[in-house]
Amino acid sequence: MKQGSDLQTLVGYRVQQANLLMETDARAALGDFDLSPAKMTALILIRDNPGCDQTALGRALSINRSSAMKLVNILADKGLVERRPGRDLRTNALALLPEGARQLETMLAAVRQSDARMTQRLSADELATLHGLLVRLGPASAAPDDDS
Amino acid sequence: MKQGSDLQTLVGYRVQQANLLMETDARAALGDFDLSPAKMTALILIRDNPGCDQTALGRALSINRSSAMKLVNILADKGLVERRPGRDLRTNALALLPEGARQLETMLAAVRQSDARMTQRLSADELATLHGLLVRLGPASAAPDDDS
DNA sequence: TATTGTTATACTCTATAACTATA
DNA sequence: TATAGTTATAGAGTATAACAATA
Repeated sequence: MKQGSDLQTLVGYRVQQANLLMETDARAALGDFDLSPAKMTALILIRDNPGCDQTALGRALSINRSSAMKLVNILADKGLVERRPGRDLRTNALALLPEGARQLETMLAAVRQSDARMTQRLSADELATLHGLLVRLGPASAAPDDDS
Repeated sequence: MKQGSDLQTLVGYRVQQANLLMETDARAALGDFDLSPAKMTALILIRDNPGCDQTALGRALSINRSSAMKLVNILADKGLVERRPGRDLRTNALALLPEGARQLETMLAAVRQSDARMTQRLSADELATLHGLLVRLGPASAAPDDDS
């Protein structure tokens, strides 16, 4: 199956292919946990931002409130995460439970191994270069950190 | 929302974030056409591989026969693509219709513009480097082109 | 036996819209 | 008025399992 120059020259296509490759392997590495890479990301975010609310979690994951709700339901049903009273009577404060912390460590080990395997043909310098280039993708004025 | 080092150090996470950025913009650029970037990719593949069958198309898109079927249905319903008799009585030969070729050209212009905008902070050399690095992602022996 | 297309069905992920409670 | 959570509903995209026709 030929992939003409139209696809090859689109950076977006290249990135998509790379993402498919990486995500498929990470998903397989998480096979035992019945959790997708995105759900593992959610656990990491909750662990590193204890007490955050669902809307903030959704924003960090680029999904909306309603989708974040479903996600938290799944993690809570599995006993990995808990909703606690928040700063408001409106907001929840999300917390990673001990069982969630345990499972997350094991998942992270598996995903790190997958990540290392999929990047093993690149040197540390090359990985740093890749990182630096990926971070610079985006429209002209991507407001690196506008705290005005 | 803090993103601790666990996420930052995973290449897969970086690539996923980059893909989200690129795909979102490409999707917006295609807004007038009611076609996703993936469907545009399918049109390109059919154009560049006239007479290919649905299974081959699916393989190139990393989806299975059944999903490829649905995809071709949508493209055919829009009058962009046609199923013609194939080399077998089992297989279809997919063909891009004139209307599909016309629309594809316009879509490509829009997506190329999006791609250029999202990569404008990288020089031509840097884009070549990025391309070279992304292509080398994958497991050790990714069988570049095993025609044995 | 193996393969292609097809169909029915279901699952995952996400979104929109509307509602409630709170601010 | 605005925001957080919630619920119901819907859509896109994908997969599995089965079947018929053909190879």
